[in-house]
Amino acid sequence: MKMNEKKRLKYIEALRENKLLKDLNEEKRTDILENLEEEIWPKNTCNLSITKPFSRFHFIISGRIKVYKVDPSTGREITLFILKGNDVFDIISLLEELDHEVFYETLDKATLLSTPMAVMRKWVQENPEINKNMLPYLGHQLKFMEEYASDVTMIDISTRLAKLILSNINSKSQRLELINDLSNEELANLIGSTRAVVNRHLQEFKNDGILYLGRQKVEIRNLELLLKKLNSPNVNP
Amino acid sequence: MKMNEKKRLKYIEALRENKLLKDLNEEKRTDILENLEEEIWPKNTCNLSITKPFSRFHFIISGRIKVYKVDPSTGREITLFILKGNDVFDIISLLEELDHEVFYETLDKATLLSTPMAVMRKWVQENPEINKNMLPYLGHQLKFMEEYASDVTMIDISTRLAKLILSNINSKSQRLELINDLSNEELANLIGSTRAVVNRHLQEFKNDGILYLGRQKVEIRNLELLLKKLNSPNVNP
DNA sequence: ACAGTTGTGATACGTAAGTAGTATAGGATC
DNA sequence: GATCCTATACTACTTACGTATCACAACTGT
Repeated sequence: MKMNEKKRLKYIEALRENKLLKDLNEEKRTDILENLEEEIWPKNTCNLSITKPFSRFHFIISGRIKVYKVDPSTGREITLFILKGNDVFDIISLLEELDHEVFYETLDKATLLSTPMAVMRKWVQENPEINKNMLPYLGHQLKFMEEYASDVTMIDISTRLAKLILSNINSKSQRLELINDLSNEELANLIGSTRAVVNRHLQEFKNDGILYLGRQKVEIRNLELLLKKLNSPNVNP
Repeated sequence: MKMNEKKRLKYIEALRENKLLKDLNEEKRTDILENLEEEIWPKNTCNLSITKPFSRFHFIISGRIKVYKVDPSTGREITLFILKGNDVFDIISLLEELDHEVFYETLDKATLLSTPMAVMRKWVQENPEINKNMLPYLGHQLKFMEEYASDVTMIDISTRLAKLILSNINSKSQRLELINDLSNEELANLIGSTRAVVNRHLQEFKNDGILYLGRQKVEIRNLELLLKKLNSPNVNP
């Protein structure tokens, strides 16, 4: 990759924390960076060409990218993951020749480094450290999806919404992060529901004094009451 | 493991096809077998002691084992996977110290070979082939769960039931397998629903001439009509 | 043959969630 | 500040699903 020294340093530093590359030695990582190409994706775009959607492997430097599926008949979307800095995609396409029928779309302007799948496969073969890091990475995703599936089948939307919010609170700042500036629509996609229904429950939370709602803004007003929503699903007069 | 020669041969042969061990050389596999312990689990039992549920890693030789979650408040179950011969569990417990809060229960009498987690971890470290096989294994599970989650949120139960049946047809024999002898209850758990609702749709399929229903038996009568259920979800007079 | 258990078939009912439609408010652009 | 656009707020309607319940059939074990 041709770039100025400042950028190079920035990316080297970023890759040092990357979930797959973190255990490589500095030299290997620098080698790898040489063969990565910078990609800047604007906000709210899907930048994977339809013809060869997964021909490149991506390392996320900054910005959020949602991974989602669409039901072609209804147009409904379900967001599987929100990827952010230090994440990568797509591991499944990396593993199998099978295509992974999911979509990717930026929630922010995003910076990525990418390389052809074949090159990434070679790196994985040559560097067992990468392989080793993939397992816990996939394991976490699997566990997350297992809980996702069981939540969707077993618990109501009010509770799922409360869970979603609670699981995105930064333990230090006690404030909502990652999903605090999403539209009702995006929040709905995250818990497998629809905009109108999520809004219904958000209003309920607001009236209970649990949340402050703004335009693409959610803030927590009363954490204790929010926690109670987890235990008593349907106790709303 | 102490056993007679006949059993040893049987297990060696089984492990040769195991999804994690298949790429090892014969000698390594024999070494491993020496340190495996035979476990026979009766039908419909959960044989993991509550105190140390995931302290051992298991290779399945024969029999089906369902992996499921339970909602403690309602008692509802959701079956995540049905594991069978050549499968293993639990990879997630193997990877992380975190516990994987799922349950395991046999659907048949099952034969397993097991070893302490720590031993399995050592084998994985020593044999990169095992590590390499874990990735596609986890990848498949992840993909399966992604589709599971999106199906549950987007499509109705009639269609999900049709999908479940269709995806378990043996392409050679054209007959239903793996799930053909399950109760309505177990079928419901597989698509995230309840016995009564699944029965309602099974009856509908039966009346349409699509299925033959017996006690813990489902057979396909008309494959074409079943396929139509995928496309036209709600066209039932 | 008996009792006991488990699985199925079928009805009736309540409800959370999806859908549609409209009105209002907040930001952006010019 | 006028216009446009998007996000939110709120109401009204529909329905598939879940729950409860009962009757009966099929299998199990003694």
